[in-house]
Amino acid sequence: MSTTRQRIVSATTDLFRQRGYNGTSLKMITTASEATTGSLYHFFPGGKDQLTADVVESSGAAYLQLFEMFVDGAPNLIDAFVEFFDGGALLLEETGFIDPCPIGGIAREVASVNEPLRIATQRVFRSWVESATLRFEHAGIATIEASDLAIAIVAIIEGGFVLSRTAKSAEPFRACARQVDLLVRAHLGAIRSRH
Amino acid sequence: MSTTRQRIVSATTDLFRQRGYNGTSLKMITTASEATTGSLYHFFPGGKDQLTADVVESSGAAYLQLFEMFVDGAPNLIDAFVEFFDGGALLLEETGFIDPCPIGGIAREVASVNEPLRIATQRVFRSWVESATLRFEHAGIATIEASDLAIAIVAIIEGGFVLSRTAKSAEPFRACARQVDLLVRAHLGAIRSRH
DNA sequence: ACTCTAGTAGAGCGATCGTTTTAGTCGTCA
DNA sequence: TGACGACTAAAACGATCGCTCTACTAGAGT
Repeated sequence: MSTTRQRIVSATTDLFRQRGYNGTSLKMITTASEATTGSLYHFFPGGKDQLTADVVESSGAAYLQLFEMFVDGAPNLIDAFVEFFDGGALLLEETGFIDPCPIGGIAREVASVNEPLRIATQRVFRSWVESATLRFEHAGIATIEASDLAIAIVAIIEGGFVLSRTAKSAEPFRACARQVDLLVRAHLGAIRSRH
Repeated sequence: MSTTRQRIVSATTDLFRQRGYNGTSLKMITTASEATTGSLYHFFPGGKDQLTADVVESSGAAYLQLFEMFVDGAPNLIDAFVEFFDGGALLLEETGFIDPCPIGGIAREVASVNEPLRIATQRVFRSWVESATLRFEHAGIATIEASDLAIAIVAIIEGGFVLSRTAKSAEPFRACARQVDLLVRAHLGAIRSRH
C-alpha cells in the first residue's frame, strides 16, 4: 500500500533502463525515489537483489499485459504487431533512446553470475514466449513453428532495442519491425497454401 | 608486440562476456591476466574506458572477419547462415552459456551513459550491417530490403544470445536460426517470383 | 495513556572501486 | 659503463559500493 515502495521500484526500473543493473547504485535509487536507506531495506530486506527481482517481475508482467492488449485489441495478428512495434519505436524516440525495457539488460548482466536473478529473467521471457506462441497457434500456426516464431520475435525485439539505442535512431528497430511483419506473413501464408 | 597487452585485452574480453562492463573490475582484469595495475595503465593510459574501447574494436573486427569467412566459404547464403548459427549454438553449449560476444552487453550498458563507448559500439554494429547488406545485395536482394534484413539478423543474433544465456539452453538460439533461414529464403524467393 | 508495529532517518561499517604515484627492473644502444 | 626508454611492481588515494545498525516518528488498537 505504501507509495514509498512504489517510488523505489519505479525509480529503480528507470535507472536500470538507463544504466543497467551493475551501473545503478543504491544511493542513486534512494536519491531518485526520495527514500532513505532504512526504507529501502525495510521493504526489501534482501537488498539490491530482492529489489531487482521485484523490478524484473513487475516489468515482465507489465509488458506481457501490454502485448496481450495489443493482440486482443487488433483485428488480426499482422496489425497487432505493426502497432506494437510502432509503439516501441515511438517510445524510443520520445525517451531519447533509453531502453524501453530493463529486463534484457539485467538478464545479460546476471545470466552467468547470479542464479536467482537469472531464473527470474528466464521466467519472464518464458511467459512472453508462451503468450505469443498461444496467439500464433490460435491463428492456425503449428505448435513448433509458433514457438519458434515467438522466440525469434522476442529476440528481435531485444536486439532491435540494443541496435536503436546504440544508433540513437529508431530506424534499426523499424527495420526489425518490417522483417517481423514479413516473417509472420510467411507463416500465415504457409497455412493457406497448405489447403 | 608485448604479450602483456594481449593478455589484458583477452582477459577483459572474457570477463566482459561473463559479467558485463560494470560488473568487471580492474582488479579482476589484472588478476585474470596476471598483469599489474602499472602495466594496465602503461598500455591503456585512458584507463578502463580505453581498454573497453579496444575490446569493442578488436572483438568487432574478429566477428566481422568470422562472418565474412563463413559467407565466402559456403556455396550459398542459406548454407552460410545455417553454419554460422550452428557455430554460435555450439559455442554457447561448449562455454556453459557464456556470452559469445561482449559487444551487445557493453552497448547496452553504455548507450545512455558513455558517449565515446556508445560510438565505438555503433561503429561495430554498422560494420556488421554493411557487410551483410553487401552480401545480400550481391545475391540479388534490393538495397533497402537487404539493409533491413541485415539489421534484423544482427538484432536476432544479439537477442538470441540473451535468450539462450538466460535459459541455459541453445534451443532458443536454434529457433532464431530457423526463423532467419525462413526469412532469408523469403527474400531470395521474392527475387525469383519477380521474373 | 500505553503499547505495538510500520515506516523513516541517517551515521557508519568494511570492502572495493578506478586511478595516481613513486620506485624499481630490464634490455638496448651509445 | 652509463644513460635511456619500455615495462613492471605495489602502496596508497579519495570516493563509493552494498549493507547494518540504532534511534526515532507516527498512527492504530486497546
